[in-house]
Parts: sequence; C-alpha cells; structure tokens
Amino acid sequence: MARYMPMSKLYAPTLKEDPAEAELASHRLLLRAGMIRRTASGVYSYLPLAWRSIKKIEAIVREEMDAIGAEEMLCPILSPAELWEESGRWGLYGPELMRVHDRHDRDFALGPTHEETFTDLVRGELRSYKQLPLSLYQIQTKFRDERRPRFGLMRGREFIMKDAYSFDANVEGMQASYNAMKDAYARICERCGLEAVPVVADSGQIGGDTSVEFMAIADAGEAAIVYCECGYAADEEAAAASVEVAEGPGGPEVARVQTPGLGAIADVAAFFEVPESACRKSIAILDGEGKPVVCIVPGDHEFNEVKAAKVFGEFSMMDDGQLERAGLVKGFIGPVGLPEGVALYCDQSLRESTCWLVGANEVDYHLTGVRPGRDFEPAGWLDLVSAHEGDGCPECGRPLHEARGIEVSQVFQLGTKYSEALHATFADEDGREKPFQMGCYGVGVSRTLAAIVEQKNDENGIIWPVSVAPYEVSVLALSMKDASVVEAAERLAAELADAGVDVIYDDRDERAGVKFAEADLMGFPYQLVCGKRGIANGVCELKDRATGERREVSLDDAVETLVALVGDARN
RNA sequence: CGGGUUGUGGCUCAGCUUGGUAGAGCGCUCGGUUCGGGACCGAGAGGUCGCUGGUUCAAAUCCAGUCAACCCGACCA
Repeated sequence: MARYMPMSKLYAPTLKEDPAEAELASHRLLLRAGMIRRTASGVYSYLPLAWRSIKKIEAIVREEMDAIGAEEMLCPILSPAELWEESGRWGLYGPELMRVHDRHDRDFALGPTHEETFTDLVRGELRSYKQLPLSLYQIQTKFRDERRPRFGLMRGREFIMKDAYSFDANVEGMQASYNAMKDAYARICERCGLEAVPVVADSGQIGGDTSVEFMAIADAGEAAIVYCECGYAADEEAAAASVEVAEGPGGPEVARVQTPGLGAIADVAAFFEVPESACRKSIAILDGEGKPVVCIVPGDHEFNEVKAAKVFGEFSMMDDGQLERAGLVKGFIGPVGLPEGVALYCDQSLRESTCWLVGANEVDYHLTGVRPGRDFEPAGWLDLVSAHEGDGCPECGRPLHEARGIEVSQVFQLGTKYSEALHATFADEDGREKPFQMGCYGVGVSRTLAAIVEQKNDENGIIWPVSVAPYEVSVLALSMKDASVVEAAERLAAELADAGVDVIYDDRDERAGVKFAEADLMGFPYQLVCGKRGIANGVCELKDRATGERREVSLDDAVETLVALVGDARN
C-alpha cells in the first residue's frame, strides 16, 4: 500500500541563504532545497529529493527507449586500457579520461562513454545480419575529468548518463535507428518539461545530419545557438546564415581617407557615421602551413574560427611581429595593395556588395568605394562568420533568433568508426564480413535535472513539472497543535497516497511561514494547505506552484480534484 | 592549463591595512511567549582562523610555500 512521506523524516537540509559557491539558479536552488551536496569539485551527492526526480527522469527515458525497441543492460564502469588502445582513444582522449590501475598495475579507464565497451561486447557474438538491427542502452554513472567542472550538476566530473548504441547492417538501417532515437529524444525532453530545440551539430557529407544536439533554452547555457520558426536550429558557430551587409560610404570610385588612430571597427563606423555592417573587417592569420592569409568579413560579424579551421587547417592569428614581417599594418589591413605572398579570401556574404570601406594597408588611412573584381580579386569567397540574431535562416530566409542552450542530449551517426577499429563485423546476406554501421546516443540525466531547474524557477524556488517532481503534492498542516487539522491533513495525505499520488506531508511542528517557504523552495507542483479556519469549515486550500493560484476545495473533493490534476499533468 | 578571487563554528560573512582577549547574523540545543508566508525573548553548545614552514616576546593578521574551492577563457552529456 502506498504511503505518504512525512516531512519530519525527510533528509533535505535547506539553506536560507544562497551558498557562496553557487551562481546559477539550478546550482543555487538544488543546494538550497537540500537536494544536492558537493562531495568534491564537480562531484555531487544526490539527496533523497533529487534522487526521486532523477529516478523519474530515468523512468521517462526507459519508457521511450523501450518503446523504440532498445534493450536496457549494464556495462561495467571500469574498462581495460587495451580496449581504448585498440580504438586509439587511450592516447587521444587525454587527461579527461579518468584512469586507475589495479594491484597488478594494469590500467583501466573509468568510462566517460562506452563505444569501445559495447562494440567489444557484440563483436564476438553478433555475427549475422539476421540479428540486426540491435539497439542497446544503459543508464550509468560516467566519469570525465573536466578541465573546469562548474555550475553544480551542469558540468560535473561524475554524472549520470543514458547511453545507447545501435548496430545496423547498412547506412540506411543506421539512419533509421538514428531517426528513431532522435524522435525518442525529442519526446524525452518534452515529457521532462524542457523547452528544447534539436540543433544540427555537424552537417554530414553524405547529406542529412550526422549529429543533432538537443539544447534546452536557458540563459545559463554554455552554447550559443541560432534558431528559426521553421524548425531550423544550429550552433552559432556551425550555422550557415545568410548575412545582410550594408554598402559602405563614399562614391563609386576609390577614395583614400585619413583615419588617424581608428583601427577598431567601432571607431571606423563612428567616424564615417555608418553601421558596423557597412565596414569590412580584415583578419590576418597564418594558415596550417604557416602562410599569411587575410580574410575579410562584414564588420558586424565575428570571424568564425571553427569554420576557418576547416578551410585553412590549424591556423593561428598573426601577432604584431608576424604582421610586421608580412608587411601588414595592424588595424588598417585591406584587400587592395596587399603585400606579395599574402592570400586573400572574403566572406561569401560580401559577394554582391560593390562599395566597400576597408583598410588601406597604410597607417591611419582607409579606402572607400572599393569594388571587388575591379580593385582586387580574392582567391575565394568562403563562409567565414558566425551567425547572429537577425541573419537570414538558411532554410527559409526569415530572421534567425539567438539564444543560449544547455546541451542535454545528443544523437550521433558513427558509421564504421569503432566497428572497423575494433574489427566488429557480421556476415551480410551475401556471406561477406562487414563492419557494423553504428550510432551512439546520450542523454545527460543529471544535467537534464539541472536544465529543468534552470528553466523552471522563480524567486521563491524551484517549480517542478509534475512529470519529474520529487513529490507531486505537498500537504501542509499549518497547525500541528490542532487535532482536527492534523487529522484532516493526515487523512488527505493517506488517501492521496492510496490513489497513487506521490505525496509528502509536512507534519513538522513548524510555523506556517516555514512550511510555505520550504514547499515553494522545493517546488512541489501542488500544495494542499490545511489551516484551522478552513478545516473547521470543511475546506482546504489548493495552491498551484507554477501559477501561484489558490482556490478553496472541500475536504470531500480535494483528493479527487488532485488526482485529476496530477493525472493530466503526468504525461 | 593560463587569468582573477576566496579559504575564520553547520551556513552567510566581519576582523587582517596598523600583530597582543576570536566576533555577528542565520542554523542547532534548552526554557518561555507566539502560530496563514523563513517569529520573539532568555540561556547554552559549537572554532588547532585550509595546511606547512618562517619572522616575532607574541601571528587569524606579516613573509614563503602548499592544498582546496569558486569565477573568466580554450573542450564536452
């Protein structure tokens, strides 16, 4: 028989004041509500309330995984170094891989992810195309020795992850498995009450996306993304936006204008009284082979180093000495009259623009009216800038929105990367041995918890969505001295519990204010308030934590009302 | 790993400049008054001032080292 949780027994040490170590809402409130405690940097203990929510998130994940035919299992956290050496990641992963050794001095990794382990697991025994496709998953603690753990559960060194791996006979099969996972991930976010957008992380060469990250929209997010009403969304650094540029000042002919000391775009724009988008920014780099390259981008956009690295290799920005040696004038670089041996590339958004304001390659001078094709010819037009708010959506052309996101999950088409490295093959219809087409998929379970709090909170505390709330209803007995109040509250709590509602009953001998404050802080979706006056009149008060709305319900109807409310909201 | 900040009862912090008796608020315990939005009064318990070394008659305070935590940058669920 279901029982309610007496709050007098709950281990949830709350804090009245904000702990000094926490900055983010999620970190602060989870600490204050007595849900988590730091054990070491980036290593947290989940106290009873948090653990209940974690288990609910996991239950949602399990339902969605099982629904698409994935099977749950559990691999060890420890994995032998040889496996990682086989894939090459023992060296590649670097210091982020937590390593331990046993008494025989054999090396192990504490799993940061389990491609190797799962691939190894199936390679001997998954032998035929008839057994495919196969999707396996687990929910487990993962270890990554982050450079800088931060923001509480958001970026820990130890965290809970659901990781899944799919094995298919061919690319089409892999894509089908991938798409099923992607859809399941969208449902997981939704059911957890997260406002999240799927973001294309990397555009595949075969067409179609090979990786999508689900970003929970939150100011505290570490990733900058752009998105559009049409459903397009991408990392700001990866987005291929169409950028509107303004024409520069001046007439159709090139004019040399003295601009003393105006090396920065903002200064130049102010001097000519034009927007920054009317200026052209010149960036000087040394490409992967050490050759000097000048890149010209719209003045109001950031030079995108990720995109540039794809074209120029491991490049570096030129320092003052390198600029001087290349014959370039810091702050006054431009496309016209570049020194011998300096390559020139321009951002593709500038292609149609015919009146440029650029540096003159001469101290304290700029040129106006510069026209590509007539005054200079770049070696190429490339996509070199990060997308911004207001740039055109590459799918539909409407203006993009900018937001920050928390990466809560990711789906990835791996292809044969690991199956080849680990020689994991099967016999296909034609009898030939082929490597598996694999996909891998991760949900940051503990991070999801933090992301939910980040999105759902107010000045009083957390506002849990019913689906992941540690308790769905909190029954508050405002006066433990009053027998009729206690009796009514206890009965309501018991009946609610019997009806299958997760209920916590505040039976502590505390003042009403304390009970209200803590119920709000802990964020239970519904509060059932039993006060002396109300009980005497046969009513109690039902408060909705999210809206703050209160209404009176009769003691006879309270249970039925709440069961209906909770049932609707559970999803 | 570079840059910044901070380590003083369980929590938030003062004291450090100018060395000499370790403080406040919250929390905790006990008693009383209160009792629908983190109450009030009184009495208590609780600290090798992160650690190590140095200077000094004397170090929370000055010096050196060391450790840890947090925040900002390059990577990721």
